[in-house]
Formats: sequence, C-alpha cells, structure tokens
Amino acid sequence: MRILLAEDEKSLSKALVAILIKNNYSADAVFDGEEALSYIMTGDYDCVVLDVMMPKMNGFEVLKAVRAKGMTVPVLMLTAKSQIDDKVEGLDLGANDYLTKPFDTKELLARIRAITRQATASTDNNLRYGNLTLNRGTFELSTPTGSVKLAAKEFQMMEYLMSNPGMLISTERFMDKVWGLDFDGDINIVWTNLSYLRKKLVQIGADVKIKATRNAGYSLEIER
Amino acid sequence: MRILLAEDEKSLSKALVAILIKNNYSADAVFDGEEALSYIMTGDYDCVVLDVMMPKMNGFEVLKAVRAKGMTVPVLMLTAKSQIDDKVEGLDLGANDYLTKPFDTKELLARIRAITRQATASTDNNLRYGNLTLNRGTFELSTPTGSVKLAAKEFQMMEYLMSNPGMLISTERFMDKVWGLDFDGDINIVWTNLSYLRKKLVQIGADVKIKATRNAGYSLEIER
DNA sequence: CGGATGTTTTAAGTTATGTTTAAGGTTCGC
DNA sequence: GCGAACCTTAAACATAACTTAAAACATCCG
Repeated sequence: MRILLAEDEKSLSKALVAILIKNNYSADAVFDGEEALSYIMTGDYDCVVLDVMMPKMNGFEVLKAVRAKGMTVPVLMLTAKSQIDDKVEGLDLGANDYLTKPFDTKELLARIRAITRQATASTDNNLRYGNLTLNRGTFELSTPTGSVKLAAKEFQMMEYLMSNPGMLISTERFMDKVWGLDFDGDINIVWTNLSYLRKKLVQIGADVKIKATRNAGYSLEIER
Repeated sequence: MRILLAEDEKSLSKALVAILIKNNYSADAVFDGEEALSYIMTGDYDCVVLDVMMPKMNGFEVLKAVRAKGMTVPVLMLTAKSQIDDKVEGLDLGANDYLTKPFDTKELLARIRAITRQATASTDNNLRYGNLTLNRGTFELSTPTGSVKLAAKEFQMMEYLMSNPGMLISTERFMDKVWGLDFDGDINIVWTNLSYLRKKLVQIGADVKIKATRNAGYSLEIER
C-alpha cells in the first residue's frame, strides 16, 4: 500500500513518514502543492494525505486538479484548525475525509485504513489466485501444501501481481509502484526479487507461475 | 505507442527522440507550435510532449487549440523553470502533467507511462483490421483461429500498418518510425522483419496480407 | 552496545531470445 | 534477359532477463 504525504512542515513530515513505514505502508513525502500534484498524477498511490496549507499550490487547488482529471484516489486532508468553511470546500472538491491538526497518529492511521478500505471495498484481507492465498496482514503466501513468509518488497510485488491477475506489468511499472518514482538504483533489482519470489512459489508447490514477456512485462499464469 | 515531441531546441529534441525510440515508443519531432498543432490534429498520437516556449505558437496556445477541438490526447508540458502561473494556466487548459526543465530522463519516461496508462486504461487497447486483432498490451496478434506473440520490432511495424489501414507506407518511413532517424543499418532490416511478420500472419490464418507496391511501399490488404 | 538474523541492494556471470547482418534467391519492369 | 527492388533464411550478434553470491543495511535481542 503506497501513500503520498504532502506536508510542507519538514519535521512533521519526517515523523509521519516514519510512522507510516512502521505500519507497513510505503510512503513518499513531498513538500509543496506542485510536487504533490505531479506525484499523484502518476497513479502510483493508493492514498494521499494532503495538507491544506502548502507553498506554490494549496491543498484545495491540488485536490481540484486531481479530481478534474478524473482520478479517484482517496484523499485525506489535513487542516490547521477546525475551519468549517475549509471542510465544506474540501468536501465539495471531493476529499474523502478530514483531520484537524493537531491529531493523534492513531486517528490518522484509522482514517487511512477507513478510506482505503472504502476504495478497495473488500472486507477480505486475502488475495487469491490459482491455489495461492496471500495474507495481507501476515505477508504469508500459502497453498494447500505449504506456506512461506514474504519479505516486504516481495510482498508488494506479489500483491500487485495478484490484484491484477493476468495483466501484464512492466519492469518499469514495478519500479514505480514498489520502489517509488525517485528510486534510482538498477533495474536488476526487480529481476532479483522476482527470482526470489519464483523460488518461493516452487517451494510451496504453487500452480501459478510468473511469466515474462520480453519487452512487455510480467503476468501471473496458472499452469496447465 | 506513438509520441509527438514538440521542442524547438534541436539537440535536446534529438536526444529525447533517441531515448523514446530506445524505449519502444515511436516518436516524431516537431520544432514549433504550428507544426505541433497540425501534427496533433491528425489524431495519430497516443501522447504529446509539449514545450511551453516555442516559435510561432507557444505551448499554451497549442494546448488550448487542441482542447478546443475536443481532442483528449494526453499532454505532458515542459516548462523552462518552475513558474507557478504557468502550471496553473496549463492545468486550466487541460494539460495532464508537468515537468520542469531540467529533468531526469527517467522521470520523463515515468510520467509518460503514467499519463498514457490513465488514457489507455479506459479506452480499448486493441487494433483491428480484417480478422486481425492486435493487443497493444501483450503484443499478441490474433485471429479467431490462432494467435502469436510479436517481437518488439514486429509489433511496432504491425501497429503502424494497422493504425493506417490501407495506407501506403514506404520502407524509409518504417525505418524512421521504428528504428529512428539516426539508425544507419541496411534497409534490408525492414524486409527481414516484414518477412517474419508475413510468416506469422500465415501461421494464424489471417485474411490480411502485407502487400508490396514496387518503388512505393507497403499496405495492408484484406484477401477476398 | 554488539552480535545474530533477516532483508535489500549491488555486482557479476549466464542463458535465452530478439535483432541485425550477410548472402543468396525471386520477381518485376524495361 | 538484365538489373534493381524485394524476399527469405540462417548464422552472428546484442541485450533483456535470470540467477546466485556477497556486500550493505536494518532489526532484534541479550
């Protein structure tokens, strides 16, 4: 689950990112409205936490632009203090929820869970494909005959594959989605992790393979 | 995937085209706003990268004209430096995203992926002609009786043929589109790949042929 | 703190597949 | 029937994809 945090106050931003990561989200931070907008437009995020007061473009302007493009990504807005007018304006523009500073981190996490749940609309915490089950809480990937625990990156790759069964996902897309746009390591890292994943699939006797299509990408495929 | 690059600075333009082609896009370059507009109006492009500062018509004027005609092609604008007013103006006019010069080529590619993904997600991703269907996501060419996977070059040639059905396309044109202007190999390479394509067409029982017209070019033709 | 354990990333070597070259064959227009 | 344009095939080459090992990092626990 990838979250974008747009908050210009550096110390708060840093603290929140740490908290999010600790709670198994992958989080990217941006510090002004323009950056926020252009990161959101990549479509790589499952949730956006958007401060209203920001340099260059404020949170409302960003939200307005995002919705104008037809993007439905859940947005949680942060307002400095409980301004009724702010709330009304934000709701009109299509924000999913509000939080008034200062807030409790527990509440932030709860609201993030709430709006992302709404979006994914699935009460079931497991993903299934073929004889595979991926438990999103424990990172366990299992078949009737065995199970392994996935590491975080492996888990994100598998989660992405399993939530788009049969769809082709390019190496670059994996990079964008799992490592984030500003990662600048080698592309090899995707291949390495795919390799580990495949090994684990064999280990637990999965009837699912990760199939490569040269120059195009990867997809899950049920064997014979 | 065809991309139009409108950028008047020649050396930058050339470098970007080379990068785009290397990444399996087929790219055309234009050097002023008027040209850009008339190329965009052909409707042949899946994405436009548009510099703001250009001779004859600037990027905003072009964008405005394009949207006024009701064209929804995704547009990525390039601004010389982070001008807030520019961003706001462009967004109002219907740009899909922004990039501030100088930028990293990796970021450019990521943003192109992002805006084209949005666009292609909703619309049909297949090209059709005769009993043929070309899936642009998986590179699969199929008929009711069979299907094959195309290699990247084959795919680009076929995509180009199918998006200009019946049109005559010269060997040189193929070279430019698929291999790029600065490719300096033999012309034979086009023939070789056409040959492979034809073989695959027969294999899957296509009712479409790639017809050669001596000294003129190639075109798709439905066999009666 | 400091060693143990597990994860992520880098590096380097290997394999498979797609791309290009090369060379000879065929067809067409004159 | 001759030359230019086009076609085909196979072999040489290039590179995307894969794997493994080891280095770098992070986390946990005494």
